[in-house]
Amino acid sequence: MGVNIKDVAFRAGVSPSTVSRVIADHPRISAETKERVLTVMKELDYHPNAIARSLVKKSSETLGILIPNNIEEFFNPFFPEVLRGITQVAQSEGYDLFLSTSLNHLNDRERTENIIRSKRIDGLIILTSKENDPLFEVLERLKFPSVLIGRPPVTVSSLLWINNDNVSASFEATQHLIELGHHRIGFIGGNHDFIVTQDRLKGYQQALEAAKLPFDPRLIIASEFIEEGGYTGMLRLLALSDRPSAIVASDDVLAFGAMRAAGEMGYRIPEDLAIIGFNDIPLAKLSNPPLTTVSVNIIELGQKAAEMLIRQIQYPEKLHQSAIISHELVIRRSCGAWNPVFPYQPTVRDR
Amino acid sequence: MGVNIKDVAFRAGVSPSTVSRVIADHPRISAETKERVLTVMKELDYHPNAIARSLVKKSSETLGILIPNNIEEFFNPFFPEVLRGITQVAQSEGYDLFLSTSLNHLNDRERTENIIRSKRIDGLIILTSKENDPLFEVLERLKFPSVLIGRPPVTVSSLLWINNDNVSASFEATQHLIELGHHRIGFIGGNHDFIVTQDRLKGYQQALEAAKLPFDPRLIIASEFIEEGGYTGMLRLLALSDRPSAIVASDDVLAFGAMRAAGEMGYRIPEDLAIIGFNDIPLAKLSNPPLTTVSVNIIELGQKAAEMLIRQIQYPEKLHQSAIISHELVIRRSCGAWNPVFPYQPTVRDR
DNA sequence: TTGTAAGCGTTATCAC
DNA sequence: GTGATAACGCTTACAA
Repeated sequence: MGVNIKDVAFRAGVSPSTVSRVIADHPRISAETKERVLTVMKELDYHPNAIARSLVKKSSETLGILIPNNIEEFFNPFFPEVLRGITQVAQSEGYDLFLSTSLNHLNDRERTENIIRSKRIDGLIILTSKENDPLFEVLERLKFPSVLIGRPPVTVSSLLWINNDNVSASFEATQHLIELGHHRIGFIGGNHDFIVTQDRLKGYQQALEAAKLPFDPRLIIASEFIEEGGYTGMLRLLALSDRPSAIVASDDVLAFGAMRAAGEMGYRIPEDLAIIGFNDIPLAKLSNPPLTTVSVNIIELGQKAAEMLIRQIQYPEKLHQSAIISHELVIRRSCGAWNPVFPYQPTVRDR
Repeated sequence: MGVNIKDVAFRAGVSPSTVSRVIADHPRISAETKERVLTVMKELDYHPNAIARSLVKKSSETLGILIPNNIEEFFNPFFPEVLRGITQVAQSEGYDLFLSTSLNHLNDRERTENIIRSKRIDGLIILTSKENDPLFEVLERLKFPSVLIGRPPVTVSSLLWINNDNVSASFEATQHLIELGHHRIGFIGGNHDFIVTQDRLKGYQQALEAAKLPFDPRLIIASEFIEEGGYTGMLRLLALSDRPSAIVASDDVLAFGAMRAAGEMGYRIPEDLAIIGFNDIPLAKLSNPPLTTVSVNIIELGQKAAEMLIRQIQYPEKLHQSAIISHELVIRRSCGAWNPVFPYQPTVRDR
């Protein structure tokens, strides 16, 4: 146990630097020494200490992900999917992943600063974008390689991001409902601090405007990004004397909550109530009825984020481009637009 | 940028050791020096270098998870759920998570040895148990803190594990189908190298025996642990001249594949074909029809694994107990036992 | 092509 | 209580 580079060097009759060079596959090293050192490494069952290496190289070949303090937020099915995309790229590019879960006694700003300065990671992927998040100040100040999944607040300029065009996406979703004949449409969104909520609400409003439909603030619900939030939000909307006939939910999980509430209150979907979601998580196609939703291509979001981060780590001096991932309306059954002869031509028709 | 412990020491007019003691909250340190050092740390915006600390302390407060080489295996919904349990406990106990994805050019044995010897993690959680997996030899030899989720092969004695009683679980699942009147029951399992497949197959066989039903090897399908495997497996079973009337699928994802195949071939579930799954992933309650399955309490599995691992890291000399997590039959609609007056009394009745 | 030696940023041991 | 000093295991000038 605990065989180190010196042991190998000694046994092979060379210096530690030579062993180091063999490990690094240094070009100027004689074939025979290389051979000999490799043999000894096998013999002694030597494995390099990555920590020691990181200390001197100041890099760890590891991408960091900050698990939000509110941990359940991380288990919206959106995140496992993003993680999947990140993992695929990380694996193929030779990077490991570090999930920072500890330090949860600190706030997000401090946690970010800590994880960055701890030197355990070479870059950071930020999973959510909140208005006035002090975390952005840290990232801009430290100039640490990072990619935000989502849109940064307008005050933040220098941060690389990968996002969807959520305003358009929500515009299209709302328009879909309008074209199906709805003119009283509710909006169930996450916390308004989330940029994604703001953008999707904006698209909703723009679609109403474009159709010259009135905007009624009583139809707007801001809840938490969990199924329960969609549930109670839906209850409130159904309790209105003039209830909406259709719902834009800014997240599939909220949509499921809304569907559950509607079901329990005796409404049929889509006959009595149309519901459209966002993200197209794997569950969406399997729910009953299958959920019409806007796919944001989650896995691609994760893949691209990892790619951009790795490029940034490898070529820090280059100018890197933020990017928009496309979205598509996925028409299933929860809005009643599944009639094959229905005139509206969906982007994607599924199941 | 890059302020280190020496900078702090200098500015505070003390030695690096003193600063180190302040960081470690060492008892024998005067209140005033402590105060002064803390102030300077804030002033200089000092954050400790975790890598350097790990190097000397030989520990990293990090739990490792080896992402399987076959990465899609990791995205069976079982794993995100396990990860969720692990994350919860890791967070509350102050451990971070390291997902080893790189090194995928190596085999699992080498990857395991590498990650352990790299010193980046204090303990390892193994997500799957395969017969004759050379990984176990490594773990036993290195005596590295680790917990296996699943049952180790009988040849492996010294490894801590957390598991379900899969034989009983499968016995009960099969028995449920038998009690519903089925006597020709197919089994769609994962690769037979997986211990979990072996155990669940065994429970299935025992239930047939107990009911004096014949065992027909043509009714046994071994596929990959992916939806597609369940799909093709089901097609093969349906093509039999004497097709089964019910299916035990050793994984919910396989069950979904089977359901899809059955649906496409024109069979109704549960009227024409009963299907029972395993794990109770979140999707199971939402499928159409909702899937009857055996809950293995995935999150608890992950939580307990993390707890056991952390205990083992903290008290390596103690004797640690492996454990069994309970399971429950969750009766939904895919087996036709949803009639409230049906005599069979399910463990859990859901939706 | 190989070796020597300094240093990465900490903590631990042992003085005082 | 506090400070030197020596590790920890590796990489990398610089020398040879």
